[in-house]
Amino acid sequence: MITLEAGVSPSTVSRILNGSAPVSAFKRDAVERVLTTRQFQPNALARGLVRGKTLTIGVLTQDIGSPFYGEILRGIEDVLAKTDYFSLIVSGHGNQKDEIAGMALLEARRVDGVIVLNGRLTDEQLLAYSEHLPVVATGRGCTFRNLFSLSIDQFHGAYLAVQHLIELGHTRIAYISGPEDNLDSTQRMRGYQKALMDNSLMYDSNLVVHADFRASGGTLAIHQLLTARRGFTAIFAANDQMAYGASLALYRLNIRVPEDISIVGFDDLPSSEFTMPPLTTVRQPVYQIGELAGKAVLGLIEHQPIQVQPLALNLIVRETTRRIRP
Amino acid sequence: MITLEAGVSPSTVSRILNGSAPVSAFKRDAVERVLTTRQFQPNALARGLVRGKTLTIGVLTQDIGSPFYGEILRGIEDVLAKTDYFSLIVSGHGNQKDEIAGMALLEARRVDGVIVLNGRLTDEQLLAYSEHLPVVATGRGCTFRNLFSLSIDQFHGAYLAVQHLIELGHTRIAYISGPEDNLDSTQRMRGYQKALMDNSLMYDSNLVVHADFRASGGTLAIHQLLTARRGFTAIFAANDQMAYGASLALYRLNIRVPEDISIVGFDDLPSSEFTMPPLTTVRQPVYQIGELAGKAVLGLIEHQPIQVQPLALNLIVRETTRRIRP
DNA sequence: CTGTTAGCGCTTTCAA
DNA sequence: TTGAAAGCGCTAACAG
Repeated sequence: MITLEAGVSPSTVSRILNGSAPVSAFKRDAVERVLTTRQFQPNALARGLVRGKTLTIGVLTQDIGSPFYGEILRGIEDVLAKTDYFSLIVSGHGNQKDEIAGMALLEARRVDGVIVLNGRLTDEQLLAYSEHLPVVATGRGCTFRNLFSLSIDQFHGAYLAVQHLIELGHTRIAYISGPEDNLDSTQRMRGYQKALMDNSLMYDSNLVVHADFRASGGTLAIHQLLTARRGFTAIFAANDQMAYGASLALYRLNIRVPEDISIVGFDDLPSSEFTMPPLTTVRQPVYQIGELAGKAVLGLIEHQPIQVQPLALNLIVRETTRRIRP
Repeated sequence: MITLEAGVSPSTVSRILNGSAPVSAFKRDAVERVLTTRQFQPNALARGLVRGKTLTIGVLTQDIGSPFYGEILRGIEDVLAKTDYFSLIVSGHGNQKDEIAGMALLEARRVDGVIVLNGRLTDEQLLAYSEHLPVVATGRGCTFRNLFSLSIDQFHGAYLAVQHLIELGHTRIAYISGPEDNLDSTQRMRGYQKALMDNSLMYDSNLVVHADFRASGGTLAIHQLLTARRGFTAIFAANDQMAYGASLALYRLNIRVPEDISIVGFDDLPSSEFTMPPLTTVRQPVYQIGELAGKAVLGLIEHQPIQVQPLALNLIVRETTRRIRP
């Protein structure tokens, strides 16, 4: 159509579109005129088919509306925006079945690489995918050839949080954990235990409650903890959202934070700066994780070495923790 | 490859893949065996190219990490998940340039339809897109042939919020607005003004501050409002996030909510149930908007009538508003 | 510098 | 019930 109207061959149009070979100014002008008047958009499907490359990076996230994954996606997007690549996001909904379906969808669309954000696929499954597709995964440590993993020391983050509470004089510290099969959550649990141990404090399993990483789970957890009637003066929540829910439950019971009970969260969601009082928490460099993951797939795709910048967790002390009353 | 290994023609494989024509049990078995062992994923690009249909719905959102748009996306996703369609999300970042680029990308990928979530494209631009592509848009009222708009009466929502404050005895009510060029925000402004008027209260432009829909904007707004030294006992914020920021600013200044000042937000983000105290706000049926938008594109694509279910805004009274002290 | 040709992986006639 | 052939829109190799 374009070719007819401009009186040139398809290859000439292609050459102009891609700048792949010199074209005379005359023909170029003619073609470009038609191109703009017709608002021509080259068919990405046809391109992908012939080039064997779609300039698309698949992203398997867990929850499309989550503030946590949202920030990672933003990091990925910003990195890709500087290139010709583009991200195709599918959600695994935190269950393996959907994750496998999502991966199938990405493969069917012939993405050039995949970023897998945490999730429940096994390392072996990931390795299998990486046989024919560059894969970058967060939250694990199984780098291998075409599979790049980037993990952050969750253990250490938890250790920092609990150490902080202990330094404030707390000795009875409850832990609101995530799902039992969640890797991040169990690593944080170990950090919690280690910090207690290093300070010669007893680990008491009655002070540990498993919840679901959501605010409502935090609320529930408080009720469980309270009915168990084990005294505690501080709470370490495995993520900020559960800390929110826990705070609300305490507020309802007229227990004040931080006067009566201190709380530390994990993640440092953007909103944690604006809770009341602002939440003391462990900051995950979420956006940077996204950026790094983005750069890593590109590196894998283009067979370039991947710059491994260390990602660290930091304790952000705000106003939900305070020295225990004498 | 599959064809060779199973000793059949490509058309036979295609027929099995699509169930488009009967195939003998014998060949079917042979092919299916190869299909599974090879973990064959039909190339979606090639399919799309030949069929002229990609089973993909483009979604132009504004902000990939936002809790508000995230909920809409979830609604869309859930509707599409029941069909063969799949959503391709691009972000417009709240500026027209990126939105146009995003639309171009979606067109290049030959999506079968587009959902445009608010944004800054003009109605005319949308209409132009709809010439060759089914378009569903939220937050406007310009339905026309291949363009379906769904809007919610923001005016009414604001009216409810302000009426509520007035009923509690407030007469000096500040409004923290969104950007001046934002349609939702200006409609809410009109609802605010109307409610004042209907109750014979003066509209005072000094009580109106424009911010950016983000928490930090709410914080800033409070400072502006306070330095202007116009007394007020209640605040209506054009969205929840600004209400969060405003609350924090007040807390810092030792002004208590709701004892000293009442606050009403807008949107009812999932987290608003867990703020402290829980936020009184106007609930937008965000998830339903997503669902409806999803159903609407499918309707447009398949030339089926679109079920228009009315979407209403509700005032959710929680704990940031109370009767003014005598 | 430019046009012709072949082919990416699939579906869809058309014959058989 | 099946295969051969054409073609979706593009790019890349090859001639010229």
